[in-house]
Parts: sequence; C-alpha cells; structure tokens
Amino acid sequence: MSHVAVEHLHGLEQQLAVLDLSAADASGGGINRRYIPPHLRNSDPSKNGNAFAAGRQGGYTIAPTPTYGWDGGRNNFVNGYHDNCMMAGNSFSRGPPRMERVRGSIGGGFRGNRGGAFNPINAAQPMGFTAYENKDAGGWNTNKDAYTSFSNNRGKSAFYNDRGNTNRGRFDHGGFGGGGGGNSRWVEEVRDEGDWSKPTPRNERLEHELFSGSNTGINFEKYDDIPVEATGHNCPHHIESFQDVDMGEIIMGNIALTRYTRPTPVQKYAIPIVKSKRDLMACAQTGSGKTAAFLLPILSQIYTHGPGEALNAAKTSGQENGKFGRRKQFPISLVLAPTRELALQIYDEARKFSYRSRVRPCVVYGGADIGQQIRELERGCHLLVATPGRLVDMMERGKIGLDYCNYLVLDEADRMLDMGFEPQIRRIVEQDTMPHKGSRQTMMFSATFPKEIQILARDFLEDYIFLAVGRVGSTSENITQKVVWVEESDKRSFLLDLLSATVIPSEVQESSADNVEKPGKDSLTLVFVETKKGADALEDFLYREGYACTSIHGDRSQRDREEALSQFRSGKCPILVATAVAARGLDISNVKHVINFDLPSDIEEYVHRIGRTGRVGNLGLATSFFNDKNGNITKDLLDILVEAKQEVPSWLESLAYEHQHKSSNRGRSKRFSGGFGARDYRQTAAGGNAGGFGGRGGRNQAGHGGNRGFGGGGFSNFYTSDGYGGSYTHSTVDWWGN
DNA sequence: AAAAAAT
Repeated sequence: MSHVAVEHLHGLEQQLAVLDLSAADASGGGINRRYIPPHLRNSDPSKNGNAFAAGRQGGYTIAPTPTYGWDGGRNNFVNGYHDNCMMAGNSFSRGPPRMERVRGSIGGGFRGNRGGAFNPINAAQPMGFTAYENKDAGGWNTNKDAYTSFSNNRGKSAFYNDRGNTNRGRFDHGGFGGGGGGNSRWVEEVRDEGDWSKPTPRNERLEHELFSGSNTGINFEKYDDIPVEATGHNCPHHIESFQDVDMGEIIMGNIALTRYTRPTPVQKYAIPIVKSKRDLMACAQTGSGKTAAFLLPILSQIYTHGPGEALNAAKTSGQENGKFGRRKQFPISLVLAPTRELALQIYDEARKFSYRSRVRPCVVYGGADIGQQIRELERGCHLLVATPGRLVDMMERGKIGLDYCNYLVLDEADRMLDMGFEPQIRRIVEQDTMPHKGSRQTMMFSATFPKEIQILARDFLEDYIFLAVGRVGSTSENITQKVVWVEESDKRSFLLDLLSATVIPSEVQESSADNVEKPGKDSLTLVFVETKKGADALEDFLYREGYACTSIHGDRSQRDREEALSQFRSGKCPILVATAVAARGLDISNVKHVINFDLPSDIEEYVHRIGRTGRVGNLGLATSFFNDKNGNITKDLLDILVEAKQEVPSWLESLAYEHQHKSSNRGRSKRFSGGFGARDYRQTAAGGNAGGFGGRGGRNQAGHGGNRGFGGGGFSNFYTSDGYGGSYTHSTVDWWGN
C-alpha cells in the first residue's frame, strides 16, 4: 500500500488549460470564474500534493483490477470486535455541515404505508442479543453506541431533522420488536420507527441465502501492492482495518458474515472519506472492492442517522392526491449503474450489508417486468440501485421521489457516459427533486478520468476527494496475454483446439457427482465476439461440438442473460460467449481464460475484457485472435503487451510500425489517442511522479509514457490521454461513423 | 460495420 504525497505541482496550469471549464461553471452560482477542481485548489502543494492529477493532462486510464473475490475467511480474521477507534485524520471539523437542507413536512397524520404482508422482522425469533452471537467473529458488538459516537461536533444535522424521531432514537432493542407477532402493519412500523442503528433479529434462512455463497480466495499481499493516492482538502486518513472506523454493529456484523477480513485498498481510503461526509471521485475498477467501499459507509451512515424525512415522506405520499402517485418511495440512497447485470450485482451486495437492518434495498432496471419492480418498491425502498433509463421511467410514473436522496453513487461513470446516459443522468441528478450537491453526498467511480468525467465531477461533486486506485501489483503479469494470427475462416477450428486444451467437455462434466466441485467450475472460459449475431452463431457452433456453453448479449431477454450468467458462474456452462455487455464491471470470478475471438476496436475494451481473468493463484490467460481486420488496434495492443511485459509477436511489432507511419489519427482509440508520446511522458514524470511509486521497479520501455515513475506498481496503467497539446479528444463520431 | 439502455 502506498499513500503517496506528491511533492510538486508542475503541470497544474496545463491541467487547467486543458480542462478549460471556466465559463461553463454554471452550477457554481453563476460566478464567471475559472473552475479549479477542488482537489487542485490548494496553493500549498507540500501539504496537499496533487501533481498526480495535475500532471495527467486531462485524462488517464487505469487498467482493470482483475475480479478478485474475497477471502474465504480461511486466514487471519483479525478482529473480534470494535475497538471504537476514531481515525485521527478524520476531518469532522470540516466546513459547515453538509446536510443542511430542511424539508417541510409533507402531510400530517401517521399512517403505515405498507400494507403488504412482507414481514422483515421474524417475529418468531427471540429478541435480545443472544440471538446475535456470531461465534466466528463476534462482529456484533452489542454494547456499541454507534449513534452517539459519531455525533461529535456535527451534532444532528438539520437535514436529519428529527421530526418523527422524537420516538426514534435510543430505544433498547427490547423496547420494540418483541411485539411484532402477527401484526404485519405493526411490524412495518417497527421496521421504520425503531432505532435504525440496532440490528433487527436474525433470520437464519435469509442469512443462509445471503451469506452462504462461495467466498473466493484472494491473496492479500497482492492487494497490499495496490497503490492508492488521495488528494483533496483535509483528506481523512485511510484506515487499515474495518475496526479503525466506527461503522456500527449492523455493518460490523455483516462484514463478519461476509467473512471480509481486511479492507481492500479502495475501501481503506473510501470508507473514512464517505464516513466523514465528503464527496468522492474515485478512479477504480470493479474487482477492487469498490462496491463495498461505498455501500458500507453509506449504509453505516443511514443506520446511524435513521431515515429522517424520507420516512415521513414515504408515509404520507399515499395521502396526497395526484401530486405523488400512490406510495411513492423516497430512497435515501441511489446507486446508478450502466448495465442491468451490474445493477443486480450491486443490489446483491446491498442485500448482504443491509441484513438485520431496517434498510430495504431495491433494484430497478429495464428488460424486467416493471409491475413486479413497482410492487417491490412499494414494500419500501431506502436504497435504490438502478440503470438510468428505468429509473427515469419510475420517476415519471411517480413511483420514486429523490427529494430525500442524501447519497448518490455513480458507478462506472465513464461507461455510463460512453453509453449515452448523460441526459438521463442529468435528468435524474439535476432536473428533478434530488438535493443539490453540497446537500447530498455524492460518490463517483470511474475507471478513467477523461474530460467528460471531470466535467461531471465538477457539476455533481462538492469539494471532493480524488482517489486514484491502481491495480493489483503485477496484474499484467498475472495475465498471460497471447496474440495469435488467425484468419477469419480459421477462427472456429482454432477455438476448438484452444478449448480442447483447457475445457472439459460437457459429458465428462455431467458425470461428476453434484457434491463434488465440478471440474468446469475452475476453468471458466469467456469468449468475446464483436456482434450479437456472432455470439449466437458461435454458441450454436460450440454447442454442436459438444461443449456446455451459453451466451450473453443485448438481444437476449433479461431472463436469459441472468440465467446464462448464473450457469456460467456455477460452472454448469463453463464457456460463455459474450459481447461487450460482459466486458466490464461484472464480477465473474474463476475465469481462467479470456478468448478474444474477435478483437475489439477499442483498446480500453480489450483491457476490460482481459481483466475478467487473472485471479491471484489462478493465473489468467488471455488469447486474442488477430488478423488484418484488426489494424486499428495494433499500436495500442502493442503498447499494452509491452507494458505488461508480455511476449510480442514480431509481426505485430512490424504491423504497428507500419500502421503508425501509414496514417495519422485513424483507428486510434479515443482514450489512448496519441498513445504514449514522449511529450506526455515527460510531463507526467516531471509532474512529480518520478520515483514516487518506486515499487518493484522496471518499467522502462522507451517512449512508454507516464509509467516509469510508477515503477512496477499499479499506476503503470494510468495512461495519459494524448499527444495533442494535452487535450483529451473525444470524438463524437465513433469508429463506425455513427 | 456495434453494443448497451425505457417501451
């Protein structure tokens, strides 16, 4: 783990010039002054080193961390209990309280808003903490007063105006709850009205459902290699263990149940940042543990503060005619994600961390029955995970109000912009009833930090901390990347050869007993193709060849997509043929081999794809079929291979050379356009990073921009964006001319 | 000449 304070501030001017966000700062109150990203604002670089960002010339990319799962708890569970330790660096004294907004109360009388039979509290469970004992970890520290320990000088902010909370607050667990039997409405009220910081009773069936999933192995030493850099005003100090920051007994209990042992680097930094109510812009990949990095502290805050106004709004929404639809829900937290599968994945995590709490997570996304989703919402929704389109739909139907959404997360923000979601996102965040920035807390996650994302950060975030998370130390060395020349007509037979070497045919697989781990489960192969038609055709072909395989792409029904994914994950179908839909974000562990049957035209897409493999201890293999159709990716691919110290076929080298001299811009990826020009390189290195990440040394390819300073550490993948006077060029025309 | 996402 490195926390690097970069000493110099060269390049700041260039950075600002690049951004040129001056007059466009409309959201800044109309003052026509140059926008300076908050984390760059400090005039004393020695205190707040941020040449890191400054030297980046407007954008860089972090290659993905492979999809590490969590340790199965086999080793070193460190802590049994909270130590009530507050971080010395926590900046609770920062500025005015964030949640200042006070909403007028809506409607009057109390009325239970959920007549449904859903009973979140298992009345049959005995109350009292004997039921909470967790022999593994003792994570439930029942004596902890999470609520008061975080009050500090912030006190109860006005936002969490305790209207309706006069009877919230410090109930003993016995005060409520015991009376739950039989009366679902009473139970519902208990769910909302009780002390949100106290765990509700156990539910063994649910507990088993949520936490019995296999925990996949992880090598923490590798994680510790991931360099992280935080810049910004009064950046809270990072934590080293989950016990270093008080997240309350519900969270700690669920951490124990998930058998998370130590925070990943992004969690070490993000958790205290979010807990101290700061906005966050994090460059990190799925698989770095970022889902938990925002869910844990957000949920912790919600447990600590209770539902506040959102509760009353939800209660009374059913009473207002017309204005609100019946039972409009007012989530306290919203997570936006680009793909349906990713949304589901985040939702699944949220269910774990909201176990035994009063928070009810929901997920909405397209392609699924909206009626069903609405019914789920109406049973209560405190944390909503959504894809943008369906959420807008829900808002327009009056099913969701964002008036009390204190926590906003944009996950895979770059991806969402790439997919054209910006209008919907702005519609959701800026043109509706969501609290303004500064009133809400906003967290953005993105693999890259191009200009578009910086603008979004400027518009959505307030005085944010910028977090740059590298990837596992030598990830690129964990993944063996092969590029083979295969003509189109030979691809299928070549694929069969490849598969026969690594995949067990389905008959063999069927024969193994159910209780034995299927051989296929450990050798999942992900085959990427470029088109949906191609995916269908190839799946068909493989099926006829006797392989248990399935496919996922955007034309398949949502049900089929989810089915395919689960069959793949479970090893029932150890081969998945996929289009770009599966390239990013999906946390599919155990992928041993990624095959680029068709290479993508965008190097970033390539990097994301191969990032699906490469788990520690399970060396990953990525094989790409290359032929003369792939000219556009030649140069970038070469750069990646060299950077990752992979074998480079000599024909690729000469092709790249030819290509470079043949034409100028064409075929260059937008993010990597200009590649690693010497100019870029010098500026990045001179920007203060040279030697900064020392690490294991050795990234010294001539002309390989921006990497030397980071040694062998994860930052070797923070590519600078260009060689064109420093501007991040994003063409509005894509490779197909659309 | 594409994929994704609301219907």
